[in-house]
Amino acid sequence: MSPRTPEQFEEMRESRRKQIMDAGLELFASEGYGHCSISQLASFAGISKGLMYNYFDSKEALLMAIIEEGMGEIMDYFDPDHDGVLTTEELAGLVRKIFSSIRENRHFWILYMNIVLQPRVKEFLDGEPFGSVMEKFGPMMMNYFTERNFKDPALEMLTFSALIEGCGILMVYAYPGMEMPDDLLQKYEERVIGMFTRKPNE
Amino acid sequence: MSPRTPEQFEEMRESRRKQIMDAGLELFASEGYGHCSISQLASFAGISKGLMYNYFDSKEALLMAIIEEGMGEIMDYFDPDHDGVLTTEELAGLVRKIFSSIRENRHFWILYMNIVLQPRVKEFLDGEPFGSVMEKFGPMMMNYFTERNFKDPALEMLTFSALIEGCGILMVYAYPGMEMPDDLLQKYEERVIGMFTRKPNE
Amino acid sequence: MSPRTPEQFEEMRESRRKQIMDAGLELFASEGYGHCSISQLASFAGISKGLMYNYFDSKEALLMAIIEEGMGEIMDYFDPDHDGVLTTEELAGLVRKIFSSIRENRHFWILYMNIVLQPRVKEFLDGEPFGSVMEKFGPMMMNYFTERNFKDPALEMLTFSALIEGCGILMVYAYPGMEMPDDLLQKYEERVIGMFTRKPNE
Amino acid sequence: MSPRTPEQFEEMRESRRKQIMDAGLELFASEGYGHCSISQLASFAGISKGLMYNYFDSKEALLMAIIEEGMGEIMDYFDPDHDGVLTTEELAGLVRKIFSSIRENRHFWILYMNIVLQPRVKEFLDGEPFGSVMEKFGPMMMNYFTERNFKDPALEMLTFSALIEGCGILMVYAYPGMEMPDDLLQKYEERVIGMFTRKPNE
DNA sequence: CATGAATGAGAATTCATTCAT
DNA sequence: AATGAATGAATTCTCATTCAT
Repeated sequence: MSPRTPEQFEEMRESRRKQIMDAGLELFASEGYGHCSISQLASFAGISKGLMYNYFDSKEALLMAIIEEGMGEIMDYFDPDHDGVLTTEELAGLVRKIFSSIRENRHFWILYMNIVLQPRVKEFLDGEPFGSVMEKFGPMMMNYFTERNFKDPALEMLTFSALIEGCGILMVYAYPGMEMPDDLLQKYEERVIGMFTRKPNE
Repeated sequence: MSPRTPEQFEEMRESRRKQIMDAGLELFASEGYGHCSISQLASFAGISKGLMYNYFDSKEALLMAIIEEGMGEIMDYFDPDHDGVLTTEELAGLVRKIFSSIRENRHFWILYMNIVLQPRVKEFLDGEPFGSVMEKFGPMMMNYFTERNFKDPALEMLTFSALIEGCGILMVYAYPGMEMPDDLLQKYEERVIGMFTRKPNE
Repeated sequence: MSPRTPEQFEEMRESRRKQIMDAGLELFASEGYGHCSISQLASFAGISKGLMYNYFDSKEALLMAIIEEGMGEIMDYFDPDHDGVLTTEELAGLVRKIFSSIRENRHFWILYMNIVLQPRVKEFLDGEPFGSVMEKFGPMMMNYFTERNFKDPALEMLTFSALIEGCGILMVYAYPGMEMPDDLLQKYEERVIGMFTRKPNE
Repeated sequence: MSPRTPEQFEEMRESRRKQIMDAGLELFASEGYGHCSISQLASFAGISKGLMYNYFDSKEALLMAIIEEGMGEIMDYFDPDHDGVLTTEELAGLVRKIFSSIRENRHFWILYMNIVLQPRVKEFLDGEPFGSVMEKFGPMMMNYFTERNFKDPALEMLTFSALIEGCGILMVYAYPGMEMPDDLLQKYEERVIGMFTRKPNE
């Protein structure tokens, strides 16, 4: 009989995995993925160099796992009830969700903004499951704006997206004089919601 | 052979320098700064590895030079007549300038978006000369919105900045269904200008 | 639970040991000793990594144990009655034994051929008990050929050895068009025996 | 103008390449491929660790290059005039060539015998160009023995091959009392030639 | 006895940078 | 100015071995 049960091992692994991912998130976000060595990561996470490879195939695999976890939560909000139709409430919910996520997981967003454009990561995000979610989201938004008589749905969609992404960037790299206190962010959030919510055909 | 004049030398150096920077811009933007080796860069630029060091102190110095050149042009538009006051026309001009730059120098913007958030580069950009320009720009904008009776100048400034930065990111990393034809971009530009231009105290 | 008797324990240990050695033999032979990790071996043997170290001091010790076991049987045939004299029947028996061993333990011979030449293993094989057996075998063969009026005993011995070793290699690494069906091998065996068996002083 | 011409560079590269391969051959043969690190190799070759990678893609690529070079010479002798027919003189020449190669390039043969059986190397040798040469050789030999009325061509071919390969192994790993002075080897060579050369249909 | 998480020394490999020519 | 061979520190990754349970 093994003195530790398989369940115990599984638990250990899960918590270690989380510990490594948390450390990776914080370190990659603050130092930049490219500037962090596995040595640094290991000592920051309080583990040995080799152990990371017990949990992730490579440094890049760790990064992807971090991104995957961070995106997962958000992705659910892009079509909450999976009916392929976006309601006014769902849009507002999405915006609120994104902003609360930005506020609460600043590290993740820094990391996300830092690396999302890098070739390998983009490829990863364009693949399953994120890519397929985003593919459905475009038409859903177009539909949303069309039904509500917005004059130029494509323009609304671009504006909406830019307001979200742009704020993400500014959270991360606020230029001098451009700090973002919580109440300002709150007002920004409401403004964005206000700009794009109408009842259908209103 | 007639010996070359100092002016000819200077010209040659300048054109070589430009050749290297152009290659660096394209390569860094498409492959990612961290994934490009000097070897790659040299062969892409059609020069020897050693020659790069004749023109730039290091790989990072080359990156900074590329960023500096790309930003320089824009920076001039942040306070065109250097009087510390932003007029309605200047704001519109700034927006147009930024968007035309995005359209025309897509490579630069990819690179810019890719690396602007990385710790070392941010430090660089916060220094001279960009930092000092941006330091003046914040107050100028606050002033601009205040004078024109915008209810919440800080919110306007955030919205304005987000619309610019967000569009930049979307140009570079359009998610599926989010392509950006030129006429759409044109309308977006006009919308942004329309949102923030009023006569003072109007 | 009834406590196990020491004999039962011994039996269990012995069967585990064999299980590990069998797995090692097959895996080392097919993948190459250097390319197999203990992890692979453990999972192939259906045991945990740690358990191997309960039975063998190291990966190399396991290899040596495998070789030792494989050689042991053959070694007995190099001087069956331990009288230091090789009879015609004993030589024929030796050849038959070697060939039947090659046929039956192809894995072992692959492994043997793969590693016998590697410095560390050679050293091991030159030590006890194999080295001392082989040291006696050389003079015994010289004697054998001399007594039977072979013109050049050293040449016979070389030829004999080469025919054995060479066939071993060809069994393992038959080059294209050089396959070895059982009946061919049978004839080869008889030919080798025929070439070197004569009555003494005949 | 480059102060070193491309030809000079090419020369330098060629001689360095040879230097590295020579060092690799000697070291791999004496220590075993698996036991040699690139560090060891570099210091043995008198170069820096990194330089090897300027000439070979990997440690394995170096090994393959060494094998390829060593085999190349011999391969030419397997069908000297490329007419697909083996004459008596050609067979004798092949044997002499192989034995002189064994005598002169003992390092290579040690290495060859050491690694030829390892999965990756076997794969390599089964590929172009060696595999295709060997594929032609089998039928050529069968033909050779058939035309000369050897009773069992396949058996002759096996015997012939075993005598060659077996001697190769014994050269490399002579067991105690089985040393191989040059004159013995000479006689062995003649014996092998004698066993297999007859005029056609004789 | 048995497990597999954890270690860490050491391996292969990369690549910015230098330098002789 | 120009070349590319050469360097070596740093990096990623492997894996035999240990050990708490």
